[in-house]
Amino acid sequence: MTATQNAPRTARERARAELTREIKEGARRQLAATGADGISLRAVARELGMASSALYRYFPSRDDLLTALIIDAYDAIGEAAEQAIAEEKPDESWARDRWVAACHAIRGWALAHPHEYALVYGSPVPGYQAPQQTIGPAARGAAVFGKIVSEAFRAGALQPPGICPPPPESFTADAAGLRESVLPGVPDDVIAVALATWTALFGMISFELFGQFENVVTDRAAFFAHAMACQGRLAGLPG
Amino acid sequence: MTATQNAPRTARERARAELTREIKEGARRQLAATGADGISLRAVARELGMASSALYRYFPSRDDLLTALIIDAYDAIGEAAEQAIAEEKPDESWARDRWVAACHAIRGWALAHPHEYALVYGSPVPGYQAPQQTIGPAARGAAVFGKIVSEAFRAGALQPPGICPPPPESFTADAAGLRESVLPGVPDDVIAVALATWTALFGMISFELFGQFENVVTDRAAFFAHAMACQGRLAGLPG
DNA sequence: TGTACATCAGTGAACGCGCGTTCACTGATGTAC
DNA sequence: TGTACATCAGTGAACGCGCGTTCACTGATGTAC
Repeated sequence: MTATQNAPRTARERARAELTREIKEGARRQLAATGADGISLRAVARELGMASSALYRYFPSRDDLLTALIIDAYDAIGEAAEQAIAEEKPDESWARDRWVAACHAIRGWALAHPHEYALVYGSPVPGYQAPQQTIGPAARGAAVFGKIVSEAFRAGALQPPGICPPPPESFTADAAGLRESVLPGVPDDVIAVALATWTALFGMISFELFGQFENVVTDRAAFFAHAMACQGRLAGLPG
Repeated sequence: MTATQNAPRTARERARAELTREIKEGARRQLAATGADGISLRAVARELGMASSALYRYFPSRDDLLTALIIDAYDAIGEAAEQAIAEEKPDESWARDRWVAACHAIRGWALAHPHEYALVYGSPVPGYQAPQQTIGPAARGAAVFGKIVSEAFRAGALQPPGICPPPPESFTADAAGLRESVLPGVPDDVIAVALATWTALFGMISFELFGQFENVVTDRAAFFAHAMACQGRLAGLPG
């Protein structure tokens, strides 16, 4: 058990890690060019100058390669959000600033990687069943948002406008689950609104990315900022 | 120019209209089974018991068939929303009821036709460029929402909670466009929030349909109702 | 340090499949006189 | 009402393409003694 436990040691292991990365990069290029359905092992192999059968030494099937891309995408989104809130310093508009920063970080990543975004937040890939592995990374971004809300709540800084009706009774158990995983100490009604706000964030990004703002919204960054400010207020984030 | 102007008259015309419909139905079944990329002219032809080349008498290419499906889907969503608000009668919670009814109608249609919903509001089909024809039907649902908001505004019934910052200056021209097409007489700030609310509706439906509420929300209908009530209040809809 | 063996990476041919689209054709339906 | 011609629907074979996956193989890398 040394510090380099997970680092590849032998030449073989190093080459394997590098090729695994290159295969995923090739697949991501395919994804960007032709969408998830267009990702072809043969094309990736061609790009890498190797036999298509060689890829089976790295990914047992096309679906496993897709799974790897999905996990990477979730991870990248989560990391972007984490970095965005790490930069902010506590002051009176702390919570709102963090929320806005996280929103812009996620939108920025999505605009830079539209097909990878679509892979995780767009229509499910037909015939592909997301395995359990993808659940953890999927929660990483949500954890950032949960941190913003729960820390604001614990600091007594949350100012919900009180325009929402109470959440349905059937939400109680779900709220308990969310409280345990990403929103520690936060009451049900705040959790319900927070989840709606979180959902609205991706609704906005998807609308923009999937073309629904075509001929409707010109300055999408500014409109996004405005809409997210509204949603943040709805969730009670001060600032 | 008789009343039956658009109705098929000759046997040939009637057969053509019927087969066109059957081809689209077959394609919709394909869509439901394997997603947009899985729609294959050959498979549709097989299902209909005809030669694949025969379909070219009805649709000049696979993309034109896709376009027809997209137009039908937009139309169906718009019609569902229109019917939902037609049933409501004016009273003190008129606007809120209409909004909630329209939301549920659209969600209901989406749940019943998930792949058709994904075709229009999910990730764009790679390599497919939506032609101009799809713009009109796309606005049909938005027109319903616009009607709800603008009629409420003109009746002086809109009660915005005043928690949103003013919309960005760059939104002025977009607001003017929306005012002319779907939100007559409504001021910029109301339009901005209304558009964000409209976007949140589809964000919620997409999250549910695309699996983001898996292991998170159990009673999705109830949560949806709650979230849409919040969003309606944010837009100032009374009730 | 050297040798013998085991493990692994990568090859190239093959299997079986489905796809969109074109084209020359046959036969049915519609129309003008 | 009947005939001659034009229009259209549908056929089936073909073109050229790409795909995921398997398999027996060669040669390189790693390891135990």
